[in-house]
Amino acid sequence: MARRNDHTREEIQGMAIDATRTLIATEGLEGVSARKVAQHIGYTVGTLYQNFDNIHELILHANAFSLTQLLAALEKVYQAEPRPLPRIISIANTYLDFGQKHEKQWAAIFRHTLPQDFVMPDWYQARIDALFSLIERAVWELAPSRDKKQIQLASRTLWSSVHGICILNTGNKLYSENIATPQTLMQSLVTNYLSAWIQEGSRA
Amino acid sequence: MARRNDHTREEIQGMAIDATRTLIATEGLEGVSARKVAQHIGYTVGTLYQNFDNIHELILHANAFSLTQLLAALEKVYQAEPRPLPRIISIANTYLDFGQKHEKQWAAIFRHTLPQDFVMPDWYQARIDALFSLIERAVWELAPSRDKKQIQLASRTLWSSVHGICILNTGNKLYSENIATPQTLMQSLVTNYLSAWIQEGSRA
DNA sequence: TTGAATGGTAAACATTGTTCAATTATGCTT
DNA sequence: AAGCATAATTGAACAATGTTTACCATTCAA
Repeated sequence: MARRNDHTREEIQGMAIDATRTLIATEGLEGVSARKVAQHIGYTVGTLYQNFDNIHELILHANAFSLTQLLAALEKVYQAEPRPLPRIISIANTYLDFGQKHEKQWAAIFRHTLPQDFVMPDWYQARIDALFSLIERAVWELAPSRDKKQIQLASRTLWSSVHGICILNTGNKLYSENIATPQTLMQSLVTNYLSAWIQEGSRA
Repeated sequence: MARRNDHTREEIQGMAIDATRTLIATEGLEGVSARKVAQHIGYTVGTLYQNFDNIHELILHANAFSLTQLLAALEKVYQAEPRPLPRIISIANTYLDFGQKHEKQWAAIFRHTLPQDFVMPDWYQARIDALFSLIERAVWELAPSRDKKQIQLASRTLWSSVHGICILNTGNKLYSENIATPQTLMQSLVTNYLSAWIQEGSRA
């Protein structure tokens, strides 16, 4: 049995988050339970509940970790590709790849529903914001003359759509006879949407 | 207590599905439990489990009902609007509306995850297929000269994107300062994507 | 060394899905 | 009409979930 001061509060929290991440990666979100996490780190549920208010907080931390990884991957391709349009396409494909390669983690992020009263913590919302802000930057690079409102509208539209393709791709195989790969859909979406959007701008 | 032959098997099943629907509509997916449904229809859990293999089947039936309602609404605007492009826009907006007006039901459909081993029943998959087929028809009307592969690609891309906007709209308020309404995003997506897609076709 | 504060545990509660032996009502047969 | 087989219904039980809390044990300060 673990004894007092074997680990600091912070260490226990870190271990618990790690354990949650492994559980998600191996068994999926449904495989996460307070007792399993506790057992994983050599403590009891009680101890877990002294470090986290509830299980949602724990899952949120694990998901935030995944979001950080995703964000890092996106930032990387942002840096690697200077040309505005190919850059956006790369980012979209990386987003898609991440969902495919880390299917369980992806599902955990977007299928996890928190209870009514639960308020999403700032540090979590911050990752989501960072994500959208990255896209906004990339779209701005593509059309720096457009005003902020238009950039925001286009990036939110585009990213909701990209996200939609990723969602329908993972889990439910909506592409029954794999006539078209999700990459093809992604290509079609980004190039078509953006080319028309740019034309719309040059017309004004 | 309910006695034998008060209701036929079919009646009990119908009542149970109705009860599930009400529970979803009022308390959301998380508000559904076998015992609650049973109590609602004046029977016991045991009886429920003689009419349904498990709770997922029950939820699936309730969701199928919602999908049928959605499909009916979409078919209606399909009939009402003969012009191909406005028709697609109408359908997309109706899709969005449905998600907004029946938020709980919508969430129940798209957030409900069934266990690994569970195979999606045919009668359920059929509704999804009907949905995609409706869009394919509408896209075909817009560009009847394009070949089947291209129609399929475009409709799946478009509808995944439409779906993405709906998803990010419900629940998590990703449009923090409501700078743009989801309707605006929808408009931007459909018109831009389709106008470029049509141009791409006329070039070939 | 003693006592207060805190780390940790184990047991308990309520609520889930699910199963099943026992009971009870029904309809058929004699 | 009586009895019996069949099928419907119950209610209790199981395991697993999240969450709380009374209690025990360890550490550190006085």
